Amino acid sequence: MTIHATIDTTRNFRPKSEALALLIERGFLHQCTDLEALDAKLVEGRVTAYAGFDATADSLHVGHLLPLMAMRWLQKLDHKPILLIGGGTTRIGDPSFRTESRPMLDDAAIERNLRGIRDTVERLFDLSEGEGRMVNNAEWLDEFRFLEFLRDFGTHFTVNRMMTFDSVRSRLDAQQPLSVLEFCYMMLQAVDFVELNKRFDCTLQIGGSDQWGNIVNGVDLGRRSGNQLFGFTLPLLTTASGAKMGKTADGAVWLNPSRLSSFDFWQFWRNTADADVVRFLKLFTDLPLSEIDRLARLEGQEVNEAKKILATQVTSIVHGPEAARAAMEQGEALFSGKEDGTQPTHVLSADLLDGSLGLLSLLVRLGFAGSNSEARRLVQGNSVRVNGELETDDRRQLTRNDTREDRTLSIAVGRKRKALVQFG
RNA sequence: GGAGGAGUGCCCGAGUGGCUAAAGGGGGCGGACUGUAAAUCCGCUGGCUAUGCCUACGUUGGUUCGAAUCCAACCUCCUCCA
Repeated sequence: MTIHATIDTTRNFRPKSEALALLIERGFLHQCTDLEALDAKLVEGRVTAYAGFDATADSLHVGHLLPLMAMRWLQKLDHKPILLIGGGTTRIGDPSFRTESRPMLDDAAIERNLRGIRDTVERLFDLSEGEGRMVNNAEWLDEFRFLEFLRDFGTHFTVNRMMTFDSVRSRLDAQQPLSVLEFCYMMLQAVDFVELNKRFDCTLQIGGSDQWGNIVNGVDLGRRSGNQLFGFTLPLLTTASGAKMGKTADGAVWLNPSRLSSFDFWQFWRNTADADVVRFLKLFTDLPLSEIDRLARLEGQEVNEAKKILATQVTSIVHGPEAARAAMEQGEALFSGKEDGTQPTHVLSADLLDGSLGLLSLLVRLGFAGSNSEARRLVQGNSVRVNGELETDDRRQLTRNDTREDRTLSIAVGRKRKALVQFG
């Protein structure tokens, strides 16, 4: 039995529901299992929707922001979001489009990760009773007993069909091993959907484009038990230069401030390529489309205004308005030409200046270089400035004489990485 | 189960006894140009208490004055046959 998927038919589709209209307009919709029926359902009344997230790290990252924003809009339009954290499924690992198995995590690690994720989610959503919720699928997955599970759900899945999914095929075609454990992941995700439907009347699942197969499975399983479920996927986000979005030199762009500072988070968005600005404004901010249209008309240097607004808006949503403003001011100060930031970005013990503090080790300590050798190369490459002065001596030692009256010292590597160091 | 092939730095990939910290490309970083963009050009890209030392070519041993390169065993992957 196949599902009638409407893929990319959004172009000629005129949605009647406010929610779908908005999501399509802002670029959230990629594929949907049944656009018209979903539209009708959204017009009818409040719909409960969910998006699932693995608990593989103690913070979500920019890649997760897309489903989060989609859910956020739904909540704003009076629908109900459920953030499903895969505490149970994380112990298996989704094989979708991966060439290798994921590492499995133990319960303690998963528990820790859940707490970190909650920190972010709470800022983005109203999770109060009746408005939205965050649930862990371990709640039900842990309860199943094997034979019971096979009896209740195993009969609804055929290996024949499971084999046809791209996520499985790709692994098999590549002659990579696919364990039974991973193979069954899609069953679990389908069960999640049905379970959420049973418990909370959830009828819509949102996921990344790589989740299409898993989502369809859930919708199918729902139908077998007599419920019409819906799902849609989000576009795969790549930057204008073709790279997968969300990576910087230092790795993933985390949403949790403890993993990535508000300053760096703001800078990430500030550095968006021109070609991506409008798309990102639509997807990652709450700004009305009329305002985005205005920003889209900016040309040349003025585009920078749009980028600042983008950065501040996103940071405000994810880290809060105060953090966003501080990050912006800090960025403005650091890049306005004046080397001094408005506030110290690093505080170090004054004792360090008693002995000899090598410039190289300071660069490492500030995170501007991964090793002394790398720091040395930066100095030799004429990219390091101390208090605004180009420093070319890689054996340079810093002393109290190098600090200003307020016992600060500014260090810059290249044009973008700057720090104000306070010794106190 | 049998025959053959492959495992090299962040990634891809050259290298069959000293000139190899290892060609080339990608990525990344830095510089010039700019607008904290894009494009282009140039430089750098294992570590260290540094004219030297240490670590590194799947793993462990061995041959040799000297090994990524030769030998043995093991591990992993691929191709063909059964």
